[in-house]
Amino acid sequence: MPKSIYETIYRDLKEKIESDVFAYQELLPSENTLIKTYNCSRNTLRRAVSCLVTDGYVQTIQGKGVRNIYQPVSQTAFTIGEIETFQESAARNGHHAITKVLLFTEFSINEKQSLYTGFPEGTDIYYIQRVHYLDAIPLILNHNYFLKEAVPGLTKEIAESSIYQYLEQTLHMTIVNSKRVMTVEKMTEIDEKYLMMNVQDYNCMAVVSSQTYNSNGVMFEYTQSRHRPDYFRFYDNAVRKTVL
Amino acid sequence: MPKSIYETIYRDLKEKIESDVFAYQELLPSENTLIKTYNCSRNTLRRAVSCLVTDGYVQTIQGKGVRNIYQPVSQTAFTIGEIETFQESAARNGHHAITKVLLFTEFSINEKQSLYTGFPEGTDIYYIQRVHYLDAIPLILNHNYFLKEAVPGLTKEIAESSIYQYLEQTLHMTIVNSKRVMTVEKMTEIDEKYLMMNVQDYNCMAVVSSQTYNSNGVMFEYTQSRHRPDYFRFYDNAVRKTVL
DNA sequence: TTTTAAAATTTGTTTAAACAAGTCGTTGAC
DNA sequence: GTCAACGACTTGTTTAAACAAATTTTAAAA
Repeated sequence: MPKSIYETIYRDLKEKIESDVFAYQELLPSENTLIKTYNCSRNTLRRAVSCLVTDGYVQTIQGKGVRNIYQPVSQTAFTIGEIETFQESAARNGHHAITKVLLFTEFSINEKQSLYTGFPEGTDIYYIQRVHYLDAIPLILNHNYFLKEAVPGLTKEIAESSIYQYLEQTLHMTIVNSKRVMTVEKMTEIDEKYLMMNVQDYNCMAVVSSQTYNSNGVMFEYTQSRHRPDYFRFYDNAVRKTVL
Repeated sequence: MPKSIYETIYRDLKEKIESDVFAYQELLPSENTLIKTYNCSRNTLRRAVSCLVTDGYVQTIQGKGVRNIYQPVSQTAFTIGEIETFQESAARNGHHAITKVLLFTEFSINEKQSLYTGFPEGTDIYYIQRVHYLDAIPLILNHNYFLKEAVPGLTKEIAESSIYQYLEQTLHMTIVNSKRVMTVEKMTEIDEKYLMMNVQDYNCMAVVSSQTYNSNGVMFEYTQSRHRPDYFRFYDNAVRKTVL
């Protein structure tokens, strides 16, 4: 349920763009026209449009208008781009997702772990290893580090379904921000074992390391996601800043 | 030279955050305080802050304030994130960059190429193969497809230095938007030959495919960048949208 | 017809104001 | 002492208005 006007307009325009109401490379109606259409102020409309710019859906050209540059992408298997759960992504792409918990334990962060997780030494953590299956194919091996005090009552059963659903719906925690680093790493024995990559002749994994913050500005999760390379896609849209 | 007020404020705050004027996890001065500091309107200040949010530098918390969540990253070798040229990135990370042109030719896009480049069939193109060296180590193998009519007068000599510098400073073209897809692909013979990856035991490459638009909304470039996996890092900051 | 200049239209920036909503400390009632 | 209510302070949303800058259209002049 969109609570704000600009968000409602943003979604409506986005839907129109995706459903080809505006053709690729075509100019959208002008601000003045859209203001009348949505019966809103100029600022509110411009805010909605600027969200579309961030998404890479349109491009504004001063003096000319707003150009539609959206082109649908072929959704081959698992694609990431925004913050979304494995279940959300699977549902969006029309697939069936299953999660298996390999390990559910807890410990305190040591010096070495502190360096790559970003948690201070001595922090109490839930450590979880999980495999995500998409349509019965093991795709992702996840190493989750959850801040214990921020995620009270986490159990193996919850980890089997969806941790984020538990965080948001039961603990009413809002996830806001996620810093991610994408790298390519050598395949490990654990990767091979659980993702059955031995039959393939890849010897690398696509690795996404992320630090996630909740609405209080607390980093409550560090996760390393190790993806089967042949099913991995990472989308991004960058807007160039004027250099100095 | 920043031309707008919000951009000036944005850069000043960013610099202050990077130089530890505000501590990690600390709240920045409130809007009202910063308005007086910069002698600007609330909207202008909020615009500057929202840029910092997009960068993952701060997080706003309604009713509380703006929290600094910036943590410096270890700049190991070549890292990408924004739209910037190889030269810019190298300079930013304090390295010496060299580019070697392997192939400079032109042709028309055929049906197969149209599918992955996004250029319409029959489009006239400059096709360039280049190797980027960082401190004498070959890191990136680039396949550039430039729209011929948008990049008149492109020569092999320009490709040796910096094509983007030519575009921006000579042709006065402004680069605005870049859609990118990150994947992991099998190493090819060309990769091995020019990046000397045979001595390593990786058999994959980090591949970034990008479509770049200029300020007229014209897609003028498709590029496939094939990165040595051991030197590749891709940074991203995602802000979660409220789910429906 | 071509060129030039002005006007209209478009997006970009900035200010001001009002109200909403969330957080926190204080005050008062119990 | 405990709890609730209030007020102060914080960020979030929306509207309105004015001017700037870039592009297109129109009209006039050559």
